[in-house]
Amino acid sequence: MALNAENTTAQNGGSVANEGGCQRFNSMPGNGAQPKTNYCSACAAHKTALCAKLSGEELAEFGALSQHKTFAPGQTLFNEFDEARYYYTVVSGDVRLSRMLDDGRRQITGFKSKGDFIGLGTDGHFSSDAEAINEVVVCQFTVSNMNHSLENFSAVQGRLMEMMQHEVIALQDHMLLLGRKTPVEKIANFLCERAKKYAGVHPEDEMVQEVDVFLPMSRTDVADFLGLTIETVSRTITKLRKAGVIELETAQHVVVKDFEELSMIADGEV
Amino acid sequence: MALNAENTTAQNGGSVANEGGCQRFNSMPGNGAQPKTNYCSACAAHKTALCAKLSGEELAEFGALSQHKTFAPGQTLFNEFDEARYYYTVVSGDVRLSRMLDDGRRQITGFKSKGDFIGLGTDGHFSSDAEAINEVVVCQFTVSNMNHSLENFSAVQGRLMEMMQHEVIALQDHMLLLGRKTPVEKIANFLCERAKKYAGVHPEDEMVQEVDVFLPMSRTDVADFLGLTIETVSRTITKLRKAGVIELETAQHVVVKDFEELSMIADGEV
DNA sequence: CGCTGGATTGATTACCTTCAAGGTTGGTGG
DNA sequence: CCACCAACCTTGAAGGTAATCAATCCAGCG
Repeated sequence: MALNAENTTAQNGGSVANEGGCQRFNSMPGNGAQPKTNYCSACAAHKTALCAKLSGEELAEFGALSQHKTFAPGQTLFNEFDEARYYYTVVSGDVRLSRMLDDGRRQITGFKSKGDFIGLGTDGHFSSDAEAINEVVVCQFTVSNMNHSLENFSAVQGRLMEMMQHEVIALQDHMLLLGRKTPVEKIANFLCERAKKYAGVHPEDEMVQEVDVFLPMSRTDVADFLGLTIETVSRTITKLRKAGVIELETAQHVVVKDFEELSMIADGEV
Repeated sequence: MALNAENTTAQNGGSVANEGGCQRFNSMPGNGAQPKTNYCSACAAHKTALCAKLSGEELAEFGALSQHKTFAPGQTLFNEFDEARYYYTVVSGDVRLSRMLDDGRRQITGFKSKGDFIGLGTDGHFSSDAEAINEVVVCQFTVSNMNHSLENFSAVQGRLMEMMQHEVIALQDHMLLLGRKTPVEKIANFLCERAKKYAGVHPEDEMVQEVDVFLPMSRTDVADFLGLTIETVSRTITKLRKAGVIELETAQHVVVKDFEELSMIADGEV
């Protein structure tokens, strides 16, 4: 597959990050290729992304090798076994990574959002499916550009190493959850993690009580993430609700009434 | 903790790998520190280890920064949350990595053996417990030596990256197993993986029929690896035995009678 | 307003866990 | 050589829990 340059109207001109040639991809699924609209340093994902430790000229050079791209809800970024041509950093939106058995059973291996890197467990070919849950913007680099950056920017390489370590730890955590936790513990854990990651809850904070947690994914996704059925997910959420630990604003909007309690349940310290 | 030089009788003199000062560690659990007995290139683990891509002087230099150490069956290499001072390559024997809940529930996140690296999901502190299943010899490096090698030997760094990628893929595979596979599929999968890794079975081989699989770990370990109870493990093995897919020479020695069939079961293609 | 997809709730079943009892193996010592 | 013991594995019976099957509810939308 070749990269083919194409003219589009720039959404925002004069960006340093776009110097060095802003190529477009056209023949891909999710073909909403678009120039980056501002400096990488202003990118919503930058602070925690692969490029987090880069700044100034290095960041500009790195940015010139990448480009933003949009995927519609439900759209596929790539499938398992596809040859890995690109890696991605999520700029906005939510992506689910999953793996399937022939008969349709599915395990979601992770949800990726702003700042997260996609392409870690990749050895020439992708090891999972990747789909956009809602509208997703990613920052995309070709594998060769990625390798170039790894060789030339030790800060990128260092950050990648960090991210892989955290990924391994997260996967181990999730193995413990899948193999040994009860449905309540699984749901509680899931909500806690979301609260910590997206609602800025820090466990050491005293008096953390009421937290809004938004779930962009469907109950089916939650079930396939936690190794449960959709019915069990629903029933378990109801159980937590009736216990007063959470409330449901809508199905996707959970209000955690007692984070401390939820956290205890999540860790099996009932 | 300081590295303290100490005299011991060399088991084998004149090794290039021992040049540059063969320091000993003394005050650690599993204190059977010992000089490496031969060139790294002759090490049983070398071909697939972190140092696989090194040779000649580089290998010698790398080897000088490491040393072998022996652990008795059941002995702890380290515990979760311990400050990570060392990384390890398994030279011989089997190590289990596990994670526990407060009430004793345990999930084994992996079995490590010859050539495997221990310390991947480590961010300053270890993310799991590590225990020797049988007598284990490891090649141990301090974190700082490891970092030194990563900076100076791109071959080491490249190999580490490969190993992390494979680790992530293996963990994802195992998540699918834990979350979505039935007990029979789990056991079949486990035996297949063992056959492929330790009995040299390559799936593409035609006529692979009878394979010896040795299980150094207990049924409890298998259960905690697969997210089952020990009884279910036992019953499921019995089921496969009665179906003629495997035979039991002893509890630890399984003879796979029909690898093809076992493999199908493992993948849910019943 | 009715339709549709997703979420919840209900009833039943199957399977795995739990609790409990044998069986086997390997090591020790008389 | 055999008895004894401990650890581990296997097998059995009973019970509980989550899966399955099925119906209802709800929100968004044409």
